[in-house]
Amino acid sequence: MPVTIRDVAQAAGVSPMAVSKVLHGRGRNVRVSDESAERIRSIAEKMNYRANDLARSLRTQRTNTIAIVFEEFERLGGNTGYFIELFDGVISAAFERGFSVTVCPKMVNFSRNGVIWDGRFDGLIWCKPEDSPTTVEALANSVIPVAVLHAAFPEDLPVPVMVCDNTQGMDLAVEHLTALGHRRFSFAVDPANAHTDEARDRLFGLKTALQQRGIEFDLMRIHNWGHKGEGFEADWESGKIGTALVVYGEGQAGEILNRARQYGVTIPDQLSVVGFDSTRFCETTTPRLTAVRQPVEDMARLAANLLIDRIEGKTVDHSRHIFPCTLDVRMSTSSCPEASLRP
Amino acid sequence: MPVTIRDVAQAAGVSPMAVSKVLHGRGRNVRVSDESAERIRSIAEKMNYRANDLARSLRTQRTNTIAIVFEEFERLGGNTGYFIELFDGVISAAFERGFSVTVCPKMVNFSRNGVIWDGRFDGLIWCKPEDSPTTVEALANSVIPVAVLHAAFPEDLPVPVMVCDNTQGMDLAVEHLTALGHRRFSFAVDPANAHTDEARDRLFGLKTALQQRGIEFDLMRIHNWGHKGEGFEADWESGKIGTALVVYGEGQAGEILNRARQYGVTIPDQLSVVGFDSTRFCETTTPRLTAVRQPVEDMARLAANLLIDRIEGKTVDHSRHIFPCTLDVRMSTSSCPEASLRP
DNA sequence: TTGTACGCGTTATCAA
DNA sequence: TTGATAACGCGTACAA
Repeated sequence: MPVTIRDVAQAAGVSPMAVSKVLHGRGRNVRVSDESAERIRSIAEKMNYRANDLARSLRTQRTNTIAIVFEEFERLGGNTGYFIELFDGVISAAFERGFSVTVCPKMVNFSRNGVIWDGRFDGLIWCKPEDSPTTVEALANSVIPVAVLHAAFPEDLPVPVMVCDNTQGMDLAVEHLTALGHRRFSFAVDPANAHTDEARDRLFGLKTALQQRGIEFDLMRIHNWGHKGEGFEADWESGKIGTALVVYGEGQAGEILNRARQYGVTIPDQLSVVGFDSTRFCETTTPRLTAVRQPVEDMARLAANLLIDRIEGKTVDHSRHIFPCTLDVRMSTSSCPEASLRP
Repeated sequence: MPVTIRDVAQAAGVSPMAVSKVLHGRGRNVRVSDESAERIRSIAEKMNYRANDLARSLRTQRTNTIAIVFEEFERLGGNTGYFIELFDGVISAAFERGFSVTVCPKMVNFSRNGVIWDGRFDGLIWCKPEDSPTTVEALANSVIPVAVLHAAFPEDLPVPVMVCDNTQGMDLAVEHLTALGHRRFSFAVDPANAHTDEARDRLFGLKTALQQRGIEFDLMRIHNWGHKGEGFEADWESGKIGTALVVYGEGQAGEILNRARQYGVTIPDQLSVVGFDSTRFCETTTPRLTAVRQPVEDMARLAANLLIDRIEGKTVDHSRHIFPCTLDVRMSTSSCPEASLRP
């Protein structure tokens, strides 16, 4: 049914290569006369010829398509804006450079010896890979270029890695809160993230930032609550929670805001809350959530650009790109209620 | 570099077809003994063989990938949540059925005689096509199945079409506003959308809803403002704007909220505003925007499912699916300031 | 300019 | 039953 290059060639009385040359500019040393070229073009148009990209890609080994692998996504809108920013960054870079972007469900796995490869993608962006020997080996043996977003683990990976500066981001949060008079800090994380390197980094950043300001951090104030904040009430009742609460992620932070309100705790009057990952989601919480912002879109754009550089053989980058965070101050933080009592 | 099916065949001392049969179950009347099968499997594993999907797709004419075409998108996050919901709907349906989803930049055009087709997609979802003879012809002549989202124009298209019920949606808005005491209604639309069928439908819906309630609609109150609300001040000053303003889209509505505030007009006390397309964006405006919601995600999911049904040869659907709207009441609407004055 | 082979998995046909 | 061989899908590299 579809018209092939051979159909056009036959109709024009020339070879397939002549058509390929005229229509697609292929064939280094193929010459076609102007008259033939015109005839070919006209006939191709008349026959409504479209090149089959599959056949071309099979031959050239280039698809001009990159994949995004993100194990956590089923829904983009879900409850945070993280993936949106990520996707915006990737497609803006990819489109500019003539690449399409595929989101596919099966790429979440990788073969025992490397990243899965099936010919459909020139490269892939792997978001938040888990820290395991398998991951490291998969990256090392990948047959296609890979760029990684948010691999907090420290191994030297043979790929470009974009991460944000969790320590510096936490310092911003602490600076903001101490300026508001807070001295007793809590840190909350949910089970799914409690043992990630990112959580470790953020907790470490919190401790360091406090230490640098001469403030002690009480280990009792690490709260392993559920993703929906389960456990908040008990800790609040027992007085374990400080006046400032830093939460690992924006999703959990939002849930904690709700839970606190339902329990009669007024935010920010009684408790200041800072989340991590400031996206549009933080605009939708009550009160709106003060949060540390990672430049996710920039990170994603760089990831895509480095990946495509590699695909096009321009540069090979295996470095770790560290992005500074910023702080979006919203309505969930205010002066420490105890500050006025302090001498 | 990549290992092919022939490499495995040679290493196992069998034919490529034997490998294809064992590894992929192809070849109707090919039989392979258990011992050979085991050897093939083991060798393939050892050689880290991966099938090339391009070659397979070229042969089978199936890619298990669908495309999304959306002329307006460069940024998903942009200023509204529309595309997010759309994408969530599509990927949830597609993934469930083993399809990948590609967002590509070049599909915004179509050939003179049909939807562009390059072999990479089994079908495509076309969002908000413009109403033109070319569009209709392209759909009629498409070589791959197409499903359309939001083709407000009334032609009988040879594809499944998902639309929302603009008339009923507008009725919800009017019901809400009249219950609040409003009697003088304005309608705003920006130049980019002023001449679309959707704008026509919504304006018609507004007029009808008012008429049914015995309220007159003054044609002077159709406001062709800029996308950023340019023109609002002049019309406000001249008293042309009613007490209730219905806006074609959420983006323009958000801009109008800002502009009104800057001009000293208090929303909703002095003016109630209702937008169309209620997404998370409406949660981020000041005040939060009351808006008519289209079930975009449901529409997208159905579009994907109907498309895949068609691809798989299950059913052929050419009907127009009309989805009812709902109204999300937020903070941009309140009692009519004139209502108390009325006898 | 043209012919031939190639990229790689699969279909269809044929042989033991 | 067990399998091999040839041809195909379609655009392109390279030699002639």
